[in-house]
Amino acid sequence: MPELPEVETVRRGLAPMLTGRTLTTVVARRPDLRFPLPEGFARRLAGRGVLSVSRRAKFLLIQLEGGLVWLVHLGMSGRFHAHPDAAVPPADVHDHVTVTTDRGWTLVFRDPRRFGFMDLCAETDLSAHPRLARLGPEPLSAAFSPGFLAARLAGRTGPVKAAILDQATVAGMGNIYASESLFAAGVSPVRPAGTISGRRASRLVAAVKAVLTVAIESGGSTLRDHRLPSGEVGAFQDRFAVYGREGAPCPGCRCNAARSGGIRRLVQAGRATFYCVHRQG
DNA sequence: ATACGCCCCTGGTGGC
DNA sequence: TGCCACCAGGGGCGTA
Repeated sequence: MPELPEVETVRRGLAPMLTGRTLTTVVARRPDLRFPLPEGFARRLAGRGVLSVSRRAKFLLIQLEGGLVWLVHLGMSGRFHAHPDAAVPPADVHDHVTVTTDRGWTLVFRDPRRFGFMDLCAETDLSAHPRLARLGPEPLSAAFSPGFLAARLAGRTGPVKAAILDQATVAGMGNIYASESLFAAGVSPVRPAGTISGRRASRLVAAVKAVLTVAIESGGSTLRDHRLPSGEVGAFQDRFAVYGREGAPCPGCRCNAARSGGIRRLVQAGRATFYCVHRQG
């Protein structure tokens, strides 16, 4: 599910419920998600105040009093549901972690596929955390620039679609927005990554920023699992130009299947890619 | 370093 | 209705 826009949407939902609150009780219903929970997970969280809720790539970072950071990765199917304390439903079999706060909200982490994971890390060690240390720049920051992208891709022979999914290249990029960004930039997903430079790099960087920005404003994309903590769904799935639209006419050049055009699907590095063969030459 | 295939896990969908 | 193959937003790991 969650790529950068979905994680950012979740962050914005969680922040007002958690910031300035104390985590009164923490229950972990199983000792592991994708990886084992850290030693003393629930005990170390319980009783802590929350300073802020931030995001790095697809990670939620919940800063706590005492210099501790709670890292959450939603994997493919992870989500948080917020319930008023007086109306918490019985736990689903896939509700793995429940947190109550000192005022109002109970947050339930649900993740059927269990590709998500959590960890605890000292604030001072955060940048060296094994899952964070090798991430590239945030795509919505100035550090993600045409110059950075071109330098990062130089010499690489694999397809650019796979290269921009690399979290060291575009931190937080995921499979939906990779296809959408390449379409918006008019860049072929099969183009060797090392040939992205100059104006193409500028177009691709601008497209990534624009697509992610609109997706965040739309609340992300809900294909199946993504929900805001309030339970609302995202809306960006209604604005996909190419993702999941195999056979549909290209919204850019209007080419269609009857004229051997239209949106095509291919598989790169095991993931589906959608594109217009005409517009993305 | 890079590239690729396989794997983790559950559930929904569509074909027969 | 039942069964089954296939697919899904992520990413870690082992192998050339």
